[in-house]
Amino acid sequence: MLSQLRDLDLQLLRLFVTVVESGGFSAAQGELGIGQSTISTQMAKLETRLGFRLCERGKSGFRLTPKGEQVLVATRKLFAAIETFKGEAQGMADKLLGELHIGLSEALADEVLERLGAAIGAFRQRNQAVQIELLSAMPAELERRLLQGQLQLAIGYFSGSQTALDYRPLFSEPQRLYCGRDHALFTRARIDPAELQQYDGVLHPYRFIAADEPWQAGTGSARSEQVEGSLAFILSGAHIGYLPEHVAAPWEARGHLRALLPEQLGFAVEFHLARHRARQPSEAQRALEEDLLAAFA
Amino acid sequence: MLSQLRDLDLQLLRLFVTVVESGGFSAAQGELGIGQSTISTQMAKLETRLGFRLCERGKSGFRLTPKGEQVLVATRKLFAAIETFKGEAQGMADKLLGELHIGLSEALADEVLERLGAAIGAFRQRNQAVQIELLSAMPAELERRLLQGQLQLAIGYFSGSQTALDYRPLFSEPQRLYCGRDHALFTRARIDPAELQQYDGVLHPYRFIAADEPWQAGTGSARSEQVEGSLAFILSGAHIGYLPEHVAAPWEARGHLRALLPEQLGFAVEFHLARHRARQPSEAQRALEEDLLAAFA
DNA sequence: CCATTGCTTCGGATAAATACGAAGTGATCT
DNA sequence: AGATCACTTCGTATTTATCCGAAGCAATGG
Repeated sequence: MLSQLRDLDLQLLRLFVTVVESGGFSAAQGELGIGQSTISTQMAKLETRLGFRLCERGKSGFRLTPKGEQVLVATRKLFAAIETFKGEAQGMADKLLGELHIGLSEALADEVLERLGAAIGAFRQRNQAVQIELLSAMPAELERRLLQGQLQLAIGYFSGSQTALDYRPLFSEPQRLYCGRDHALFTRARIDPAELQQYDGVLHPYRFIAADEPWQAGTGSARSEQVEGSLAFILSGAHIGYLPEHVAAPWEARGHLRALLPEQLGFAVEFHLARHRARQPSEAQRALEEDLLAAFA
Repeated sequence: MLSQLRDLDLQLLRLFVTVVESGGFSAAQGELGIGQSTISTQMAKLETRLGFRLCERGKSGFRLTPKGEQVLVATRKLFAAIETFKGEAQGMADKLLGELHIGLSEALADEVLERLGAAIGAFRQRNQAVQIELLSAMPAELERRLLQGQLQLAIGYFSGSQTALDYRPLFSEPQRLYCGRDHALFTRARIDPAELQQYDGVLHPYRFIAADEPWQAGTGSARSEQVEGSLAFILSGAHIGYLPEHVAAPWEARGHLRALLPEQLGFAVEFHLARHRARQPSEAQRALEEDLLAAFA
């Protein structure tokens, strides 16, 4: 009568159900694959735990006691709950979960955004329920957040100097040197590269690795980290400077900008997918990385 | 990756929850009363079964993986279902269940019905959910149904000859010999017992054990198994016969019946609570028997 | 750099569950 | 009466679960 029910031996309950469905102990031994004496012992054990008899048996036939019927119902309900749990756990096994925080450089080309969109679309096709958050910021800020773990991934142009971060190339963005409509060089037929040195350029302290640029701005009376700032300086006619081709293109078409010796002075900025090297990525992150690399391949 | 989840070891899940609530493996060892190496092994086992990692741990701290959180929620749900089951089983342990079919003799005295009502009332106070069914029938019918198991209990006057049945005395019903208003004996001052032999009586083949009756009806031109029939015969003035005192009383008060030598010719019929001797009673039946015996004590 | 912490892994001891089969019981059928 | 069936009980063997402690490993903090 103690009826501890302490650990609720599921195996005993399963045995009980099978016995009921088979309609007797000896009838169940085939189904269960164990001898009838074992079944008898197990049933007795279950009944002791519960504190009451579950079924009457003997030559006079097998039938459940009223409590046995109740227990059968309750057991089936319990098994349903267990199946639910198993289903949830099973479905979880290959499902991507969690949150992904992704940083982006500013002023991305339309085509880049399209590819990014394609990657996210592919990712959403997966079996997942991931919270994705996008954030635009300057390269240094992106790297800082990657290192702090506030971001899992970032797309942009990076110094490459952070050894704690891992960079994989995604695409390259062509850059050209531009002058504005009101600039002295705008109408010049032939331009001598050496002569450019005398003009005032736009500095972008962190934006790119300046060393890559074929033309190095001499003076530093204009500085802007953002593309928009550089554009404004150049449009003013007082400065020349580098802009992404896709940013300058519409202004160039309307006759506000002119590219200076694009063949010689143009260069490309490599955009990378950056992540923390040590922090090992979640499955979701790995999957999204895969989708991103595929979209930009 | 097999993630069998075959037997869904509840102990592992319980351990997992405790570990989460404690916030780490070593923190949980006090709560669980086992060493941390065991906890580590068990957690690894659970993760293997599920097929994915539940938490990140190490000096860098303890935290659940996204899946771990989901599993935690699912586990709590499962535990709630288990608690429900245990509650149901526990509540069932001392609860009376099943059906009780009870047979009653006809024409029971009001006071008997009252006591029967009291017994049922007492029974309903118990922790029970029993379906009770009452059936009125003739004694032989009651015995037959008891033997067949259609009835668990019966209250009535019985032959006592059925050795398979067990009879316990409940109360006795006084019986008297009556004649009707139109009968020759109705106005007779002194009645000689010997003289009664000449009158026509009412036979009741099965109703009582006729041998108990002080006066034995001679002829057999009137027969009735039921009390109502006997009453009708006697009221006719053509027959004399035995009736339960409580049945005759209102008629006697109105001057329609007269009891003949009640002191000499009256007798008592013992009413019993009968049940099947071999078939061992349910708890509910035993409880109701107890309440019945108490009500008639 | 070393000490500490939190976990993992390994080997081995102990306890518990699980099983079988033989013997026994009691009801039922022939 | 005897055979049979369905289950119980008992003794025992074997597998399995559970646990500990020692050793190892990686990360953290002085």
